[in-house]
Amino acid sequence: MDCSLLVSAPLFSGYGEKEIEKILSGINHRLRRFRSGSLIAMNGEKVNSLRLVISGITKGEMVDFSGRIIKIEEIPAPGALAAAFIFGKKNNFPVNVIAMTDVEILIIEKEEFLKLLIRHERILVNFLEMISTRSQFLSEKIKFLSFKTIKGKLAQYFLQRTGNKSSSFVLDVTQNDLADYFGVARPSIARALGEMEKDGIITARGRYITIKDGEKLSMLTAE
Amino acid sequence: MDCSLLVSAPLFSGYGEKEIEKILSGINHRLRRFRSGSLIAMNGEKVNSLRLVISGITKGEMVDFSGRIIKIEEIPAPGALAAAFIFGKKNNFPVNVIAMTDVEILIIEKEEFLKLLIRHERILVNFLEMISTRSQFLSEKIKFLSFKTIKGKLAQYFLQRTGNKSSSFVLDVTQNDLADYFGVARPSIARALGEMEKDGIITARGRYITIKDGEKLSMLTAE
DNA sequence: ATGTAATTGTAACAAATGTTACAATTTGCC
DNA sequence: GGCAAATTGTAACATTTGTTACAATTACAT
Repeated sequence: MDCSLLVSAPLFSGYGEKEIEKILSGINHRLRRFRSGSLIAMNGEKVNSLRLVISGITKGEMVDFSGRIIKIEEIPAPGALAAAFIFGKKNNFPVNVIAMTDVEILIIEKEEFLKLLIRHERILVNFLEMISTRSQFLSEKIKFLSFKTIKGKLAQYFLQRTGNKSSSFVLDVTQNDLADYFGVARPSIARALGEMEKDGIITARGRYITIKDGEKLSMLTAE
Repeated sequence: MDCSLLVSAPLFSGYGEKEIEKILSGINHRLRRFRSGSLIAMNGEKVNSLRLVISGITKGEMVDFSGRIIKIEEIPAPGALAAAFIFGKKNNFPVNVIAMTDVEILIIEKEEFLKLLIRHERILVNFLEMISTRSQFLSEKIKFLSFKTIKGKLAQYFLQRTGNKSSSFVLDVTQNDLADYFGVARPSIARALGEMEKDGIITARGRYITIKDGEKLSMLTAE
């Protein structure tokens, strides 16, 4: 098996190609190939193995109760599928996983994977970091979703960059990206920015943002 | 040290009191006591150890940019403080942790904790389950926050119980609980229920809910 | 530089939700 | 049973956000 693609996988971070080859030779694993468009895992299916995307791009799709398909997430190589579901209390895929391109998946059964974790401290730490960091990402996202007003979300977003002092910066994302991330409509972002400018809190020239009144901006994060 | 309180800790699930005692004797650890009201950990402080709440109740508080204090979460014994921050990419406490009662905290440094994980497979699996399950909980929460309408959240909530078929059930939470969980105002919950009843989708007599039209209910989860 | 696509600004109107207040009902307790 | 507290139902009105549409501006490729 070709391990050159695995050196960039977070799980094997810190190992060289030869080492990975040796490590894998010590445990059971298998490689499966999926044609573009085919089903890699089905919603509800038991998760009792680690599945690493070696090459290609996968996506998770939810089928809601009315039969509509909603794309949840894209997981390109080198990523792991449903890593939190191997050891979590719920052990079923929460989504359908579909190959968006031709895809190679490395599969290691849970028991074998445990051996790997115990034998190789570095892999253990890598895996702990992967699922912990995911958790942190989700927490962060919830923080933004919890701000009830759009101005509140924007204020939080700006203040995270600058740390409460007046300053200028350039947004590195489009209003559309922000709208998606916050779960709101794009024109609402533009309107909120406009009102914040009218209130003397910021100036916004395209993506160039200047904080004029850090105090007032902070107030918006209240509630 | 008294290990009787640890047998109910998720991390030591499956071990008896004597075993836990023996396990702990093999690694460095320490116990700290905090008076009610005192600061256990400060926002920004490095997280380089596992901290288990042995007895008492702690809370996490965020100080927002305008200086207001927001209570984030209560962690009673037997729970872990900031478990996702030991191995995650960010290694700083995201909140101030305060003792709400007199509290005992068991502290195990990261390196020692790693030894524990490697030596005792059961503890490893327990810890993986803890942080994975937390991740699942956060995902679930995001799902609800992502439904833009309150009726959508309610529909999702109901359908999760019943699985799309007409049926009756009794809510085990108050409207207030639901409102908090969804991040909306309480009267809005009541109004949404009223409108869903008016539309012939459900009947709601207090907490007794009957799904009259599973199709229409499913439709509400769209968008 | 020039044309096309992407992004941003703006407006009018609709829809959803928040806020506040209070009445009706239920629950738990004695 | 009867009381107090908690919960639920409801209404009027304010506020926020969504929706749709289009103009203005910017970014990008050729």
